[in-house]
Amino acid sequence: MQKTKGIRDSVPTIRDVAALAGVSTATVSNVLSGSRYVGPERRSRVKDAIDELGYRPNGIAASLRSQRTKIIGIVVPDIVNAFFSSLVQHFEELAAGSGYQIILVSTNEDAEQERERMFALLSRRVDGLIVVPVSDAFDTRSDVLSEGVATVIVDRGCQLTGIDTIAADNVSAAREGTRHLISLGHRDIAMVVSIPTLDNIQGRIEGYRLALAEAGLQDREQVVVGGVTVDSSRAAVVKCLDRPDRPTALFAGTNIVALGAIHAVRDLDLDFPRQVSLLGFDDFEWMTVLKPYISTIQQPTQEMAAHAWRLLTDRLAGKRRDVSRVRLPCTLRIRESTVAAKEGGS
Amino acid sequence: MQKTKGIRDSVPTIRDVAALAGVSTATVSNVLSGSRYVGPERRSRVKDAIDELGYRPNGIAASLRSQRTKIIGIVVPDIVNAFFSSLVQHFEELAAGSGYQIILVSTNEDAEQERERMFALLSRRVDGLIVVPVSDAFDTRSDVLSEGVATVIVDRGCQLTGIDTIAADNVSAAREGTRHLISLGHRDIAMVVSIPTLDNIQGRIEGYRLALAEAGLQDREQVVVGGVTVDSSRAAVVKCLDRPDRPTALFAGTNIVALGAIHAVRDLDLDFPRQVSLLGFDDFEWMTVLKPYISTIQQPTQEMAAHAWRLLTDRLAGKRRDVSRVRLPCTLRIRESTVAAKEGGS
DNA sequence: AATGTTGGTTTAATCGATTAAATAGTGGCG
DNA sequence: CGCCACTATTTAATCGATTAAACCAACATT
Repeated sequence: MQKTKGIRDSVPTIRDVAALAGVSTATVSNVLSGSRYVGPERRSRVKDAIDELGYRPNGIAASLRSQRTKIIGIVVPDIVNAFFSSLVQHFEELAAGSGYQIILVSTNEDAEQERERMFALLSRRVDGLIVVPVSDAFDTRSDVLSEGVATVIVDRGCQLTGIDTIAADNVSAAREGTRHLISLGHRDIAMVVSIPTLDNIQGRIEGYRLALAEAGLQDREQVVVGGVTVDSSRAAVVKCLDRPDRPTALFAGTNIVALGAIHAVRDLDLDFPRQVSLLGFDDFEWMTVLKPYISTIQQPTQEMAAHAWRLLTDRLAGKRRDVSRVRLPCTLRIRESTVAAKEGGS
Repeated sequence: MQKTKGIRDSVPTIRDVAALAGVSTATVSNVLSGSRYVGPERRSRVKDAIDELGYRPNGIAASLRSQRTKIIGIVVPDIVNAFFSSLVQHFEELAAGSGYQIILVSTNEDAEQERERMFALLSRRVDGLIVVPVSDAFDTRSDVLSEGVATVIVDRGCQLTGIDTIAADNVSAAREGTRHLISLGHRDIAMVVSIPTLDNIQGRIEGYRLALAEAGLQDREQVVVGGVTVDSSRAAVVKCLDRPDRPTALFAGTNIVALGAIHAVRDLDLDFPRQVSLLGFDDFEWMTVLKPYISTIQQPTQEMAAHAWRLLTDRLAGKRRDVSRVRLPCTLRIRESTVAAKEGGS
């Protein structure tokens, strides 16, 4: 069992394998893909030749001919954000499990970058796209539609028509979260959000409003815009809290905003959570080392990813023609950062 | 300026463009790539045709012919770990900036998965690889070498010969960190690590040992193995701390282990940091909301990524033939979790 | 005027697989 | 025995670009 190692003249091709095994390239291809029956004799000759040469099929050539790349493009606004990296992780796993690979692109919440990199993905002829769009405009929508690339939109942009979308049920989740704060006796609850125009954030604001209205608190509504960075959120929350009539509870619409809010509470040296309760969004490993433990709304990232993947692969397999729109329920995790409002607070 | 929209019979090819513009496909290709001069007359006819058809070059075909895919494979053990996702983010940015795309694969610290997915990348004929290997064995080393794929190893596995490597100067960093703890009066310092056989971890242990030896404390050495998860680290640290002669300081070798250590200190209800100081590794946004603020050793992720990228692109451009081995210095960030040891502690 | 040079453009080969269509081989059946 | 049906295998077209080589026209050189 001696192997031919060391420097090779060139990477072996299917012709080399065919020649060595004394068969046609078609037979080699069939052995590899299993798409047609090949007799045991030739099959084993081909396998030996493959081992001997260390042949590895050229996926590029295969893609060109078969018109399938087995690559899915994943587009997220920010890889470092644990919510997105967790999604990406699940997608990577699902992809590997079914012979796909993923090209990852990050848009940095910038529509122009989204456009450019999306075009690059289309040029690469990815079989499908999973996108967390920067905005509801989603510039390249018509392109992916006219080019017939299977696409699923995740987490945001659910007003888009003609494309499968999947997201958390933000309205119900925020409503439940706000109800929780109200049930603790809070009357002045500020909702802190990143970008209020995003579809998912709008849903969260709506849920918050619904819960306030139910309790007859609609005139106590306060929506604070924090922006996409921890620092900008921190500043916005400081400004909101640094008043005598400050809210007794904060509802952070994203994990970044929650970080900013924690900073802000510390900056003002408030007794946390006794003076200000905090309810966050998203749930991650590092959150469990924060004291007090942060109450939060947990999004079902794994289910979202799994569902999105199924939508995508079903469409690739031609199993569906209609457009799906899915909402998944979130879970309220009550921990230590949401406590009863102090008596006579307002 | 009316555009032809709606359902297309099929995606237009370079021949369609050539036919519409009344030129050859070679001319279209030259206009697109700029590799040969094309007269202004034809150039504009081609551009018009491209716009009219909404032509987007087929990257697969281009790759097959030119033998360059403009894709770099990135292999990391765990995308969700902020250290790696931060590296990935930088690579993605660098790639986009020079017309490359990245295929991301996650190995989950499993050598078998690393093998499989790496082969898949080679099949896809990526131009280059950036790898954080699971172990020093790095199974596929001979494959990438014999196949001539430009490869850079990052963060780990620097004993490998024949491949460019870039990592933090773990020995110096850990030495400096340990010195810091010693200078605070600590005599019983435990080093908590994930997997002691990993190259980078070995370096950190070595630095720790060197500093102990310098101070004549070599017989106080305690290396605790925490494993790759927060929970396993937590258990290991609890076991280490739950004794009367417990160490007065912990040096966590990775961010995961640091999380476990914080949990452990809480579990035992110790006065943190007064009874146990903690020095971490890696530095992230969420760390700044932990109280006490965690002292840590910051790795230069951005520089590592930039350097790795340069090594890779230089090799792709054929600018280097020799093998580089780079070590970058880390920064000790002293915050609140490392304080003076209590008098008469030992 | 014959020849050489240069520059713009086209022709056609090529990359390495897949796959439809053609072919050879084998056995069954009237 | 001859014809058909069926199976295993091969032949050759094809995917859509790049690019070396051929080509042609215009102009310079001797």
